[in-house]
Amino acid sequence: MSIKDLLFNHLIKSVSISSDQIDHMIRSGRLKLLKKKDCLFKEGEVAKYVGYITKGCLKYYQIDDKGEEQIVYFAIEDWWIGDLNSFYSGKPSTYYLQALEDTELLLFTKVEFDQIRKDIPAFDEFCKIRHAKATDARMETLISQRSESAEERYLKLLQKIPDIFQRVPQHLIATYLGIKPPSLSRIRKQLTEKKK
Amino acid sequence: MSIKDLLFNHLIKSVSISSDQIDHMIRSGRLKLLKKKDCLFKEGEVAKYVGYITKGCLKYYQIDDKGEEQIVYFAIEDWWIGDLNSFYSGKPSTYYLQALEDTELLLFTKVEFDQIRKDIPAFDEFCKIRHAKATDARMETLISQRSESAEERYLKLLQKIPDIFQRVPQHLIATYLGIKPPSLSRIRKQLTEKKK
DNA sequence: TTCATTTCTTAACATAGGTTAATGTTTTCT
DNA sequence: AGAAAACATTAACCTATGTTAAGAAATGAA
Repeated sequence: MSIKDLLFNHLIKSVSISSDQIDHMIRSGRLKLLKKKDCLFKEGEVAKYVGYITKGCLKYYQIDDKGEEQIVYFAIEDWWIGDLNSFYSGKPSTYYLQALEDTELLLFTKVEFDQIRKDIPAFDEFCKIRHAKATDARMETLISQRSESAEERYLKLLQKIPDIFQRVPQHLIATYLGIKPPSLSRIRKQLTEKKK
Repeated sequence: MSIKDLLFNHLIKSVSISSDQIDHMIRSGRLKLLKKKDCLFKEGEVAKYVGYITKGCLKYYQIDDKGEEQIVYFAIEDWWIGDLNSFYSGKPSTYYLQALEDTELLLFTKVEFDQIRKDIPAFDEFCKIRHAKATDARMETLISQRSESAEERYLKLLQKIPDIFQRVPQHLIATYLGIKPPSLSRIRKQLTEKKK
């Protein structure tokens, strides 16, 4: 599927938007290829771009006070990514956004992005809804972390991104689930034993 | 301090805004008093308003799959509150927003709020930054929940809202910290023993 | 194809926090 | 003021997950 079709199908799910407007968006931004392990931005850098993933997979993470990697989410094709806090405030990010596969992004600067939001009211509406949903997604993850067992969280992730285990090493999945690799191994073992 | 001064001081921290513009905002919305235990909205209702707290304290929470109350945050005077997801999408909220004290709010409907954002570009900018910060705050809470002990999270809360223990029953603070009341009691006991 | 690196599994042991239930304390309501 | 309700503490025991370290398997680079 072309980038245009991908983006059109993505936006039309939530708002009314025309083919011409999609063209305008794509012309306003630029495509960028990230090699596996490349970062779009790192801690200490300003996140100058927001992006729409057309292909690939990334992790959004932070190094916590104890020096441990904390993965907030994995993002795959057809997701938006960026550090909006850094993007809008111009302050350095405290996060890393790193490709886990070769990845293709459609990127926008703040000037470009604000202009598109001004030019296309439906897209401005889309952004408001999307930001609200992003906040909600973080709250759901928080509540899941608090109230569900690691096994429940593991099964939920498998439902949400079934091919994640083919795309991401298991110790990163453990990090995302908020557990250590030996615990994830143990859980997987228990689950295969249950099946029998 | 008057509501106008409170709101002005609040906004001027992040953006350039005039006294007249604050007047315009206050005229566009309305004040509402919530009695202790009243809800601004409940699960299943559309969150028709966003609000700025001029006085009081609320909890933003959800009932999880196990029937347990999950408090995402406490909000006090000089905070903004609402379920932006429900507010912008018009879908029912899955959250409750309940007053823990008699509380005074400055409320705006979506029509009013969008109009203010259109009329006052600086306020539109403020909202973008604030939404990004809200998402960041949820991520911080998530990472704290994953990587810090209950004792560390307890001490952090005390730093952030020192008078929270005078305002909110302890079992709600336990809920917010993601632990059970007996665990919070144990932690407090250990801390007083350490001090000696 | 082989060596080096990264990743995964396993096991034994440690521990933070959960559970339950009893008791004590404070707040609220009439 | 007194009764009822809500809240807080404590103790004994339980369990999920962490920790560490070793070895096995997979991957990738030369």
